[in-house]
Amino acid sequence: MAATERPYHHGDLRNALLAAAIELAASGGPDAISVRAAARAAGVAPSAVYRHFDDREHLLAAVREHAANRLASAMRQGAGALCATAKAYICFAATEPGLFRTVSPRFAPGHRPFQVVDGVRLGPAAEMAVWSSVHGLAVLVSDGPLRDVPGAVRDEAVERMLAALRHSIRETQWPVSKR
Amino acid sequence: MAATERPYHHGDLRNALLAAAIELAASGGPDAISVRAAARAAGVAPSAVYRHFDDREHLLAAVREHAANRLASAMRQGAGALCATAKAYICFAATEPGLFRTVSPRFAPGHRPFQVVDGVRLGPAAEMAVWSSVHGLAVLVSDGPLRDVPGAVRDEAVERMLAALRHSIRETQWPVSKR
DNA sequence: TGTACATCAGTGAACGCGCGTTCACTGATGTAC
DNA sequence: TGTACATCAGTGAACGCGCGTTCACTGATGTAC
Repeated sequence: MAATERPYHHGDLRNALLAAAIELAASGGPDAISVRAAARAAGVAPSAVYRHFDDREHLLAAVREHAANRLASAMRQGAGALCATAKAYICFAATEPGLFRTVSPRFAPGHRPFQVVDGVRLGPAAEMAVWSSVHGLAVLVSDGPLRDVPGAVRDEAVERMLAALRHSIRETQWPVSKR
Repeated sequence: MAATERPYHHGDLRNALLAAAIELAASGGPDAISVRAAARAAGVAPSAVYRHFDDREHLLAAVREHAANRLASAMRQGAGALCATAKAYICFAATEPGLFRTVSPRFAPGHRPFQVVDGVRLGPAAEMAVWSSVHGLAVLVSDGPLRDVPGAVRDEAVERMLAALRHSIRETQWPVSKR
């Protein structure tokens, strides 16, 4: 059988649909994911999608999971070092804004990327401060008003911001507030 | 004429539509703004909208402007003090997540809420670090995974984060990178 | 090894939805004489 | 003060669009005998 004239059975449609949906999210964010567009991209009838995903929401969830894995694995390269991990986070946001927008408002519950930093388990306020700082920079450079800031300024900002936080955390222990 | 049986001419339809659109954005974010929904809420035919707004995009822009003004005026109460301004920013995001999501990815070009802090004009990297930190916290508590963090922890995080940045900025001047 | 048949993974037509936008229209208002 | 008429701000029907989802169907595959 000639492999070029697509057979009736796709063989790997689930993955093809997922790849198509990831592509859609990458270029247009989560709202760009649609059952019909994914089917179109995979060269298949819209109804075929329902053999592999319950509904649009499940397709979206699969994309979100993929994006979360990509981000997590990039951060893992940083091996727990704050600066490297943070830069990986920001780099992902800058180079994959669509995927970042897909995953970031819906991180899995319990997902805590900066719970342990430089080998130290942070207190809640410190953890929050670190995550916020990094996340804010990621958002502003990927989606937002700092899209066009020169790379040098961005790097300068990351490094100084993290240095300030690290210094402050080491100095004062950032105790949990009992207020 | 009885004021209760709505007359043919609305009288203040532009404002009514804008208010309706603001309401839509407040409860569902920017994507919830639609010409038809705004018209419906104002009790008017969809086509009437076009007497007052060129198209959906202009309606959205008007909402964005309103939200930007609300945010700016809240921040102005802080009178240039970093902590108060930052808290106003975060408070707006937490109490009006829909409006915050409407305005934040599309701040007017040149909008720089943290250019001057505590009476000092910041360098680009310092400005970016401050904005990022505050914005990140705002996003994470309004949209994101830190939605349910207790208020005390949130406040603790803001204050310590800002203290760390302020200290670092004062100590080292945060020069512009020439790298 | 060959054949009947169950199962699987697609098709394609159709449904109802809400949307943005256009268009010819009409009721109300206000202005000029 | 009264009336003709231009202008304004609405109506309502219609257009085409893409969407999610369902349904009866059919072609391909693989398994049991």
